Amino acid sequence: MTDSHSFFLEGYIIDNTKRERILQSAISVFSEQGLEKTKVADIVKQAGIAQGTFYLYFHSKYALIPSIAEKLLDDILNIMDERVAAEQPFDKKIDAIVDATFDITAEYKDVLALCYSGLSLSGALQEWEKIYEPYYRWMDHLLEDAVEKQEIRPGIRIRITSKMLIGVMEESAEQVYLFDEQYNDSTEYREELKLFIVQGLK
Amino acid sequence: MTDSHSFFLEGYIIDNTKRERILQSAISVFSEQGLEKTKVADIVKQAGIAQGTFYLYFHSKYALIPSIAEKLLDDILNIMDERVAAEQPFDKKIDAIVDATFDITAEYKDVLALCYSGLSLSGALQEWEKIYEPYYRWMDHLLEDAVEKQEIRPGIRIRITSKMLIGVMEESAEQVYLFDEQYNDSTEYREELKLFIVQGLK
Amino acid sequence: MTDSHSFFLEGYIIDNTKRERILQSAISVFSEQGLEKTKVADIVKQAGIAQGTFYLYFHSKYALIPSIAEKLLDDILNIMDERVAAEQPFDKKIDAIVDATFDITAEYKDVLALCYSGLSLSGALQEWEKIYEPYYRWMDHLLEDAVEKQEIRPGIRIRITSKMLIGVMEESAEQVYLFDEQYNDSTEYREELKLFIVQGLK
Amino acid sequence: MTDSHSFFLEGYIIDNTKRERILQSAISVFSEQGLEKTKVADIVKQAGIAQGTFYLYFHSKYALIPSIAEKLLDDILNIMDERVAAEQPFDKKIDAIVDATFDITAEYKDVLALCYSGLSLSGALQEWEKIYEPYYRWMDHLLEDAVEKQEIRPGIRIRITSKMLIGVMEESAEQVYLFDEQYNDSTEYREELKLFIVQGLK
DNA sequence: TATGAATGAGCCTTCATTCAT
DNA sequence: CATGAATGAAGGCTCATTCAT
Repeated sequence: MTDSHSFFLEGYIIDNTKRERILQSAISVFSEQGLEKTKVADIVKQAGIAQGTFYLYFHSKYALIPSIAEKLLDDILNIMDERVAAEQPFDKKIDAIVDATFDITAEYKDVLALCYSGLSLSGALQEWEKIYEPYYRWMDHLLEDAVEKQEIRPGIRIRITSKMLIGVMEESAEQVYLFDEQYNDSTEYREELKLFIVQGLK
Repeated sequence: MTDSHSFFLEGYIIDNTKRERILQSAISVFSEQGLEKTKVADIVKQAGIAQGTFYLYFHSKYALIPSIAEKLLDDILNIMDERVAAEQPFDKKIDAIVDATFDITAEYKDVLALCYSGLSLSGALQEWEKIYEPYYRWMDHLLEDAVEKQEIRPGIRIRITSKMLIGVMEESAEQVYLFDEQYNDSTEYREELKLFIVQGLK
Repeated sequence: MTDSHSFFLEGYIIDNTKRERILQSAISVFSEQGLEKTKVADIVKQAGIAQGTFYLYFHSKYALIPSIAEKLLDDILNIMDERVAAEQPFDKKIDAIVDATFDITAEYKDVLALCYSGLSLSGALQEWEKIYEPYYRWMDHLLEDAVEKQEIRPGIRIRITSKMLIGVMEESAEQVYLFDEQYNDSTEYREELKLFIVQGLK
Repeated sequence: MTDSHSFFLEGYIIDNTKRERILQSAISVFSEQGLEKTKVADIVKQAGIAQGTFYLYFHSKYALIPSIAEKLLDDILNIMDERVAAEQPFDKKIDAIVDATFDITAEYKDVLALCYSGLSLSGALQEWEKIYEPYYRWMDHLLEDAVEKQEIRPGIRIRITSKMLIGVMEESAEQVYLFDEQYNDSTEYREELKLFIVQGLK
């Protein structure tokens, strides 16, 4: 017994699957019902676990938000890396980034919204900045590269511009997918935005 | 009872003072405590009225939001009109608008935040668009005028650009005043943004 | 309407009946089920009020205890005053007090027990002393009077003895009514105690 | 598995150490936090064992109390035996017993309190009497001896008096160490009590 | 219109206990 | 014997809304 036990102890792993299941379930339920209206009971039901088990992994309902936000940002960065080839000229890159942002926003709009409101509810807006940091850095590199290649104006303040770009793009995509009732003009919006950005950085 | 009631009906005047007091109180309490944490009890206490009286003027806690939003937008438009002289060249106007946006955001940041989250909670994001309509229109005029005077590029899609501009400006100001812990770089942020916009519309 | 309203307003009284009903109900339910096992739901059900109403009068379940304790002590003092005539010789007074203590303990044993454990749970044992103060004072007077009449030894420390007397009497009565399974020897216990006290103070 | 088990069975020894560790831990945690607020989790953490292991030794949280009470009484009796020499005159013995009671109460006050409330919660107050039985008997002997030596009055009811004495002493000590905020008058209290007892038994 | 006491549904969290390993 | 993750029942408290006066 001791032997076989210690055998299992060697391979003993804290059940990350369960944590993942909770997270997935939370994203789905939050997206449907919103943050406040969601009961922990709903999350655990969908996750197929007991009420109490939830609190082994997250100490409260709101403690889910940062984890969800990190997951989200991870996805964003992966998609960006996939879609934006390093050898393209700057304006092609902007095209790709804007399109990616719109597509991501369309798909993740509920999660995005819940991250915003979730973090503002918990009062931890700086938390959000910390989570976004890798994305800012990614954009920094892209801009630095463009400055080097003289594709955009030289004196530009990198970090501020990174934030500004990410801001406009997300704002615009939200305009289209969250606020407007009709989605039809997404193409025009994208075009106008791409032009505006490329022009604005010259 | 009916008599005295009808008596008052003769001189019936909607008690704007009381409605106004509720609104003011709501803004102040919401700003401090956030939307969800604010109890109707808090609002009425500060307004100096009874719990039940609240429901004579607003049918629910969330019904306050649109009214608050309208009030906010009204203030914004007034400030813009004050600060942006019609005879200036376009880039001076942008300077003024950007500065105004930052200043307004600094002052109204809590109210802005609560309007966003409030309207998203009530699911009525289109409501928000309706309220912003006058602001969009105001910006439309400004852009049309600039196109006419050949201060910006001709083919520009007016409404999309209006939304985009308002979006970047508010986004950026929120970056500075809500997300960043240090406010010191507001000037640099403003400069970079002004340049970006003027350039982006050329 | 206004008239009739102001008429009622004149006679407007905060519903002390309801507070009393809650207290009565709490005593009865606590006595049956004990402090911890009692649900607020039980109390309000027996009181015939809504769950929320409870919290208009007491801010938590445990906030009931001091009020109950005060009520109890009030009863004790009234009974003592009733039963102990001022003109009796000291040993007759002790007889009366001992008997009263035993009778009261028999009747109120559950309430007594809940007050002890309730106040110790809330950590406010000094609170209990404050509530008992009038009883101590009552006993002080009795002893001072006896000293004056040379019925007990002169150098006695009044307050300490008051506490000691009340202590033994309550302890003994609890022995009989709470700890022992058979109540038959109550008489013998009383006799022994009376003798012990009278002798002890000589 | 079975093999290794039977292997251990050969040298099978009930792990008194672990049971003891649980008991020690329980006493310490109960004393700090009280009975209800103490979680089994707290006990096992301090005992350095797993949650489930607890239930191998005690079938519930409350099952700890009698064991703790027994331990306590054992200590009390040992101290009494140590301090009270058989050859002393009765009043010297009372002096020693009163002092011992006060000292024990000062040291064990939390444990005492938890035994009282613990046994009353479990409804098993008679249990407490059973545990106290050896103490009562010890006192019986002392009184019988004193009667024989004509140090106290002859007709005294032994058992009742034993209970009464133990009661007053513990009550008084608790008064001083649990209820009063200032401990300074312990000496006076002790003196008064000694006199009262010696006198009361004459 | 105004009041504010009363309502009661609703939900988060705790924690004693179990059981598969 | 030992483990500790998992369970899920249970309950205190909140607060938006109502309604009798």
